[in-house]
Amino acid sequence: MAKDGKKADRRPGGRVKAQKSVKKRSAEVRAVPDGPGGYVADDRPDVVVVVDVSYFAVDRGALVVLLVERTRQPDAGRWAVPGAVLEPDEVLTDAAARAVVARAGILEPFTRVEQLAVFDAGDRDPRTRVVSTAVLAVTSTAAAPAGGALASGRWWPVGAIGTPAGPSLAFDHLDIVTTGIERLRARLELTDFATALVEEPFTLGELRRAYDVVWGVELEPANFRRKVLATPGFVVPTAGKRIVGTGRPADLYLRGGGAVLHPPIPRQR
Amino acid sequence: MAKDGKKADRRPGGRVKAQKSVKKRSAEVRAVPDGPGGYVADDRPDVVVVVDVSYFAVDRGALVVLLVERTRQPDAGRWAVPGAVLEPDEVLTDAAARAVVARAGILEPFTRVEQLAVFDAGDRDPRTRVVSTAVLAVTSTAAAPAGGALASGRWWPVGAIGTPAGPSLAFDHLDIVTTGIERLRARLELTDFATALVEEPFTLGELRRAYDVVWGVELEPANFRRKVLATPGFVVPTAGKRIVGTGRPADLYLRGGGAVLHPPIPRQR
DNA sequence: TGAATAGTGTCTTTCAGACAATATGGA
DNA sequence: TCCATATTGTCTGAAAGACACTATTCA
Repeated sequence: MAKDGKKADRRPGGRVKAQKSVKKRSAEVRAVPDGPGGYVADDRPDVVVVVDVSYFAVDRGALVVLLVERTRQPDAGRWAVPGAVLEPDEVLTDAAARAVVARAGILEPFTRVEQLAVFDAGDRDPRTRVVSTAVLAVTSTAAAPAGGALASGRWWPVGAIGTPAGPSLAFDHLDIVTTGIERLRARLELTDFATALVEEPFTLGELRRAYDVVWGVELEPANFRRKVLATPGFVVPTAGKRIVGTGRPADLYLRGGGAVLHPPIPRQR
Repeated sequence: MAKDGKKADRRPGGRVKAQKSVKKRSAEVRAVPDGPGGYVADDRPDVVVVVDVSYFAVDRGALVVLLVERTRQPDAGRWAVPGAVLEPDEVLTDAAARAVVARAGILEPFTRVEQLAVFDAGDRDPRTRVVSTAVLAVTSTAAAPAGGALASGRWWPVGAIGTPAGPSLAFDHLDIVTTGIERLRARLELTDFATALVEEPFTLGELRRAYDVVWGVELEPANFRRKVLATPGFVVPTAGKRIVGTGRPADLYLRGGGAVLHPPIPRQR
């Protein structure tokens, strides 16, 4: 069903270039941009689309988020999530990856990425109208940013945000980070998102500690194990075992194909 | 979600790239739009932001979606969800309301509206790069579109989509509608979204039938009642009663302030 | 009176949560 | 040996689901 729809909209239509003398049409006509002259360059509203990345990892027992220190006005000295203006020939996830590499110096790709929310307040950037399509991304390795002029990225513990020792966030990026954290917590409840936070192969103890860090709880190991193993497609067992420090060696697993948790892993009641 | 992954694989062809303005800077500089000259008119990528509305109601026992017949190319004769180009001075929900009024002739406001997803495939509109920020909206009254030249809207049963008697959808709007339906189903599970589908005051039978229609199931009246009344903030009791046809008069309720269902109303197992 | 819907009571199954018990490594 | 972690076993309480039963109206 969805396949047909996508196929249907792939047509080799030629774009009609604009030769409008009038700079802008009325809002009413704008609402019906069907004509041959629709969407032409001189007729576009002044809206800029950027992609902002709410990028998380687990590092030494803490949930961390990738922020970039701003060096120019406005909001110089404050910290922002990596962002980039969307190019006409790229999709959101590509722009998100580009933003993380170019602005924060992070070279590793996301383990997982998905849409987060659109931030559309009219005054969120003082320069012009900027609509931000934020994405939620996670990695299994909170790698240090590579060197270079643009490598001003840093992983901040989310617990430090809002404290005197923590970063001061630019624009509405505190909102973006907060929304990302809450979505991340919800995704752990309903999907196998947590597997993207640990390196393969992983033990169920490592996976459980990812839940502990993101949710700020301590899940019961026995019940967690039963729940994960009872969910088809959550993890794939391997033959290996690993000795972390002390204690009995743990079985090693790989990420499953992508599971929907039915019923979910419960959080709070 | 998985949707994003699929979309990321679809690279736009060279057609879009060939339309780039010669005035544009490199992607690397674009990634750091901090300078005083950032976001100026001559430096903006050719990306148009539209708002598309996945707008649902329950009408005579069926879930219906509001579609508009296209009268111009491309995709003339096919049906699309109401959409509008985002104006620089409005937020998404305002543009969504404007689209429904101007394009479909629907005058009643949404009972509830929230963000749905961003559709960002590079070739989703043959004319130019269009990024669609889709919203999910519902109403309690599937009112007939008002007359007028622009009132080409029609409520289609979602069950008719994909059948010979149903509408053929333009662009990737089948994807937008499908995503909206699935999100609506999920929202009924976790929130009090269903109360927005019924007119106040309502009986628990009417509320339950909204679940039945959206989910395509028949919930057990006794268990449903217990569940709803046990969830704080879901519905507010009133003193009134109503006799629908035959049968015992039912208590009337109003919408609660907006509840998060913990635990949710279960769907499928 | 019978049909239809609303509302109450209760039983069974399932599952989360707690916790005891065992397994297996390192210090 | 003790200690720490993994893994298995078992019990309990809460909630979903099924269904019998009562209540109240209209035809």
